[in-house]
Amino acid sequence: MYIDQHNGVDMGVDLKDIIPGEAKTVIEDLRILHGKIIVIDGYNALYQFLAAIRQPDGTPLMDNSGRITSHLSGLFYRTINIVEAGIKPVYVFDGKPPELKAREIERRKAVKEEAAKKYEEAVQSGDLELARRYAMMSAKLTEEMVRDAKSLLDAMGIPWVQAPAEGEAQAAYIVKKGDAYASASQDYDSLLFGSPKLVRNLTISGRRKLPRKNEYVEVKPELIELDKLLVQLGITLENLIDIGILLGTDYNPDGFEGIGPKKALQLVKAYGGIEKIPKPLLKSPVEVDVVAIKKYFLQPQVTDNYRIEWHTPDPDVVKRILVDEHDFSIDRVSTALERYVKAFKENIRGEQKGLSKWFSRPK
DNA sequence: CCAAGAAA
DNA sequence: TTTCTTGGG
Repeated sequence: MYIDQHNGVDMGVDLKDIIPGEAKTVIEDLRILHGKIIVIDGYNALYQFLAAIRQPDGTPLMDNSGRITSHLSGLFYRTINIVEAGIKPVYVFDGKPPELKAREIERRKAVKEEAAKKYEEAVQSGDLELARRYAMMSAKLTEEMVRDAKSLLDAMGIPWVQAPAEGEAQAAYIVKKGDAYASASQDYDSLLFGSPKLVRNLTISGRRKLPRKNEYVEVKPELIELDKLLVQLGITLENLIDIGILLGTDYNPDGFEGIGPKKALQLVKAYGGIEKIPKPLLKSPVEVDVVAIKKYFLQPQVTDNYRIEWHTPDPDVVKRILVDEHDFSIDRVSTALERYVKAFKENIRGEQKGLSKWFSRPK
């Protein structure tokens, strides 16, 4: 478990430092994924938009009634870009979190409440930069925001799947079944749930501001392949789950004392499994049910009750939601919709009918 | 984060 | 054309 340097919020299991370069491919041009179905972690995406799309003082985008709209702006424009690149997106949304996560949810709630206080203080003292950081940290995704997002996707003709529990688990399941090419999230959790492929940084404009400094770094999308990862490290998926648990997951956020990426890999390889590691080597401030956590990663709650189908976008409904209900600019939305409808016809509807994109239209 | 207009 | 800055809601 770690605190993300960018938005200051917890991000699940941190496998960053144990993923070998051989298992990662930088995606220089998103069109490399042309024609591929990608299952996007909806909560992860919405949360990022909510945290990032803000004014310098931390104020999010809002409609005339004061309702937050940052998540809708991000979802709308990014989905258009993804479809323009020829990718077929499906979103998956979290359901009821598993009982194992209860502690972590409480912890996050406390962190957000603390951040909300500090945000007020920073606003009082006039420290804009600090205010923005705390605003990002205290960002909360409400049920209404998720409902709005789902309605927008419906209007855009983009399918979404309601997971019974963890969205990352459902995404992994869909990819494993072969109903999608890869999962997409900033978190690594779907790998522990067995997703064969994970895309991170699924964006077009790849400039990201560095936390403290006034600098930007180029962030390109990357593909992580589970089989290559396991072969390169010489471990099994169960071993990888063990490593995740040693480092800390949503179900044991603190991990174990004094164990980082290197030691975790070494211990798991030396003993063959987390349950075989001598207890004295695993020091933790709280009791951790390693067996239950491991079992959850191996057999999470998922469902077959989903349909991945794209429907013709309804520009009028999109406008009703964005312009009429949430005060988006009609000009911007119309321009974007024109791009979208065109890209949708070329990249999604065309291929769905089984026609080669080279022969399906004149010129 | 993304779009759009300005600046380079 | 590409890169940077600002505003979006």
